[in-house]
Amino acid sequence: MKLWSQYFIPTLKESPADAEIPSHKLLIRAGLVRKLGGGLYTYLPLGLRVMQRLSQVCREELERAGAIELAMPHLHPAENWQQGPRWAAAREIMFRADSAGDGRRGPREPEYVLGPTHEEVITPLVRAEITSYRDLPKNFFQIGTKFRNEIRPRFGLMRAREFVMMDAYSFDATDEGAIRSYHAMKAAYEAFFRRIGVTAIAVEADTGVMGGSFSHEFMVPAEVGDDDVIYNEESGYAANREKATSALVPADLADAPPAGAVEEFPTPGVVTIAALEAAPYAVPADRQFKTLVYVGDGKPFVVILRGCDELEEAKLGSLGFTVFRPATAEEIEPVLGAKPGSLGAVRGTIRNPDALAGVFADHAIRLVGNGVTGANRDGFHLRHVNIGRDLALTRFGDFRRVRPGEPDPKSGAPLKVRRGIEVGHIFKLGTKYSDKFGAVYTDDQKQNHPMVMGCYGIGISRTLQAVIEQGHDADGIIWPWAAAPFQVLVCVLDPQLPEAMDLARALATAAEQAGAEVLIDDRAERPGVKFKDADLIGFPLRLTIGGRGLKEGILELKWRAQKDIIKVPVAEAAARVAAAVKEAWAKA
RNA sequence: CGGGGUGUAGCUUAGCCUGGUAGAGCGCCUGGUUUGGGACCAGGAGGUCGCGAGUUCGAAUCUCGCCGCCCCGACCA
Repeated sequence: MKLWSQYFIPTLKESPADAEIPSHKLLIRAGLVRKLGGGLYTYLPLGLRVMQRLSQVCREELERAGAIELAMPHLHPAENWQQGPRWAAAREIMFRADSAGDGRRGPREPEYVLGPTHEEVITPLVRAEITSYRDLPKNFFQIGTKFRNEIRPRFGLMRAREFVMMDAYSFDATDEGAIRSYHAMKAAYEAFFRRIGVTAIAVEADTGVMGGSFSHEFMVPAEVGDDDVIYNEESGYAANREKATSALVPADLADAPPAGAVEEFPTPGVVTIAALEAAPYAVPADRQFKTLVYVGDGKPFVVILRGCDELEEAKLGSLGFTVFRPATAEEIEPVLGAKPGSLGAVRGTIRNPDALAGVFADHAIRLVGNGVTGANRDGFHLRHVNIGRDLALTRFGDFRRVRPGEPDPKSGAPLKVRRGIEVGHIFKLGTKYSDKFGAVYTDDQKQNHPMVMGCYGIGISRTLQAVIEQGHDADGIIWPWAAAPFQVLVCVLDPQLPEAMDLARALATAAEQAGAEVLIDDRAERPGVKFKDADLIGFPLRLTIGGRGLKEGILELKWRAQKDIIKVPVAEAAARVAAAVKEAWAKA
């Protein structure tokens, strides 16, 4: 048990000016964290206690799933990353750490980086230490600080530059084994979030820079989330916006009978879909081809969508480029022959087709029969364009952004969208890293094979904030039992009375023996201050001992999540408290 | 990095437009009164007005530059 007067809980009446969302304000007001700089936070004692609780529950569930804890350095030789498969893509988010004191200034390449994640460390380790199928599968995890130079840190712990993450890495002999490991981790995640009282749903996700074959994100539904979840409750479909698809292609008009030969017509000054939709052209957006140019690994490529659709940029990841970005007008003109606004991909109109890394078309353009597209000549467009006959396509793919209301790919029911906070992510990686680092094992036929990997992350510090975002009211935080910094607060209104403090200690002991952690508010403050602080911090169970009640032989028991106050005779109090604690653990 | 905001005591802020003594609330310290939902009275400490130039007799206030922080976008646990 701890005495409040001896502890350190700096609460605030007012929200700091730089906090915007409820959970961020409460983190600071309740004395859980303080900001050092952008995206950098000190965990105060109360905040640290919550972090430790979350970490411990996470640890228990992972160990139950067979994972093994270790701890890797936070400082990585840059060499590990340079040898890995994603140096080009990952270096932007990594903090460089160059050795100090040797008199050299600013080496071209960093000597060390601060680890944003640990594939580049664990894979060489496993390569060196595990060589036989007999030693597989293995799944290693750690809980520790990660560093990412986020372009824009946001909302307190929600997106920080330094944060606490659980990261795990599985190594299997076979693809089936890797899928088993993946599902074991998915189940462990579900158990973790359930135990700490957080509603998190698994949604299909894009693999992003990680690479790999499939992936789920664990999302906490919240208005302040960074991500859009596309879902339908009935069918159970749920996917991150970056991954979401819809069953939108009822008819395939790729080879529709041409309405005529391709024909150029002047469109002076028309550089937008909307302008072509307007009079005098009157071409509906869903009959236009939108032609976008990107640069992938240094080479331009073209993406074609319906005029009415938006590109979901993350989906370009499926094309296999390490890095890509929108092309500039200067890069586009020499290759296609026109400025943006008159671009197209009709055969014969592209000035320098050999310079292109490909022409990729979204499936939905199949809905466009005789369409209109740019002529690759400024101020001109083409009509009667047929996909099969006229477009110089490399291949089709899924590149468009799904819109709410479109049919679910599973059931055809309308898709919905809601915001979510990504608190966890699991990837089936395949052999991307084991190939690169040579992590192979020998099977019982003396044959060598690359290990099949998975990687898994839970943002512990972000989860802390998600818990608050999901559990608060106008008065403050409402901690789930298993996540609370202390489960029980004994609020002593008259700490100068020895019998009040004696009773408080006795009840605290009883609660501790039942398995709770207890804080005693022994401060010489007025009752109002104590109650406000208790509600602000949100201890799940509050016992109130006052001089007035003591005379009548009663004290009060109150759950933070409930309105009513339960009066308990002092003689029964210890037993009632112990029972309440046990009941709370049973329900948690 | 692009767009928008903002920076005055530990916290929340007024003052800035229209240049002339830096003000309040909370918190803190002292004394007293109070004591079941952020008490009251009296006294007190606490400020390079983000930093640097410039304009001016005089700059928190006007001008320029820089920096920090917040919000929107791309990125992520």
